[in-house]
Amino acid sequence: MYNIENSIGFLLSKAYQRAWAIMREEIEPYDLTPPQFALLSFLWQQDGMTQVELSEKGQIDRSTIGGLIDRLERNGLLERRQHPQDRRAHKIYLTEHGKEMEETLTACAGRSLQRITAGLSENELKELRRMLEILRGERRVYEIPSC
Amino acid sequence: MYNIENSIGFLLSKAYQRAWAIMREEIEPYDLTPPQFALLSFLWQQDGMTQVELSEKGQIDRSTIGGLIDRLERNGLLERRQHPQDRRAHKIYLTEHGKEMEETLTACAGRSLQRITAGLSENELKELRRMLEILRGERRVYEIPSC
DNA sequence: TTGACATTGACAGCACACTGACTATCTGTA
DNA sequence: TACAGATAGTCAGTGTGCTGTCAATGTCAA
Repeated sequence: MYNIENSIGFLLSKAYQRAWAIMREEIEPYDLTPPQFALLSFLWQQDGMTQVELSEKGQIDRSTIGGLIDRLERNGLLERRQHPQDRRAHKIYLTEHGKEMEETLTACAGRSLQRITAGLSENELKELRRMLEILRGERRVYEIPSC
Repeated sequence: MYNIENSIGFLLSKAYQRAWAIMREEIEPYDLTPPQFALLSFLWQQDGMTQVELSEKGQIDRSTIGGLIDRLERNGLLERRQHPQDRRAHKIYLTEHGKEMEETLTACAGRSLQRITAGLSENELKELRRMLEILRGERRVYEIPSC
């Protein structure tokens, strides 16, 4: 008989939901959600990407990115600027406030990780990362554009 | 520097998205989504639960269950019946069609599992299940009601 | 130069997950 | 018995993620 409780998809969804909820608790005071945090963290690594570039780097759908940017822009963490060469595109830049939040939010992420993975050893965590990377599958590699 | 790519939450979300998409592909011909399949599979195990019982068994929010049941009812896979003792509650029953689909959909789930975990050995898969159970955290155990 | 095709971002529509509020009903206790 | 508090289910609102469509713009070959 089929047992959904053993299904990898089911377990992934429950583990993901718990991770999401814990992260959400940690960053709630700053009015952010986990996907918003993830988008910010890509910008801390490299500022000024277009929406399509962010979409590829973060493996997030183009239309989802649009909404995330809307909300982060409304909260004053980033801004859309016209692309100097391509009038179709926007470049997304952190505001001063967005840059300042890096340290605080990174600390929140650290606490979340601690709480989520409290039941796993350092080695198990490494193993888990490796296996999740495999499940994640091949992904497009983002190249920093030359322009 | 903080690297989101190593974050367990981020990896979980991407692995989950891929698993969801693959499962979705397999069951698309039957007009179902992965959460709908999960709900059905709980009913194959035990028919006639209330929405709250399904919610606890599946770790799905009460209000989310409502929508899932709406859609499955609309597609003729299950039906709400009045609870004989409790006029607030509904008991959820599979229709004949819902029962008939078990074999077909279980086969889809098998193919999905194959595709999702193609890069992992049997042992790794076991290890992954164990670790995801730990991440999932404590969960309320569902007791079959005596009534 | 023009016309075909691709790309970017906006938008609408759907599923789903959560919160919090609400109604109807049940239950335990005074 | 009456009432306070608990419980079942719904609804509205928000956020996320997908598909599909559209207008504006860019690119390239004829």
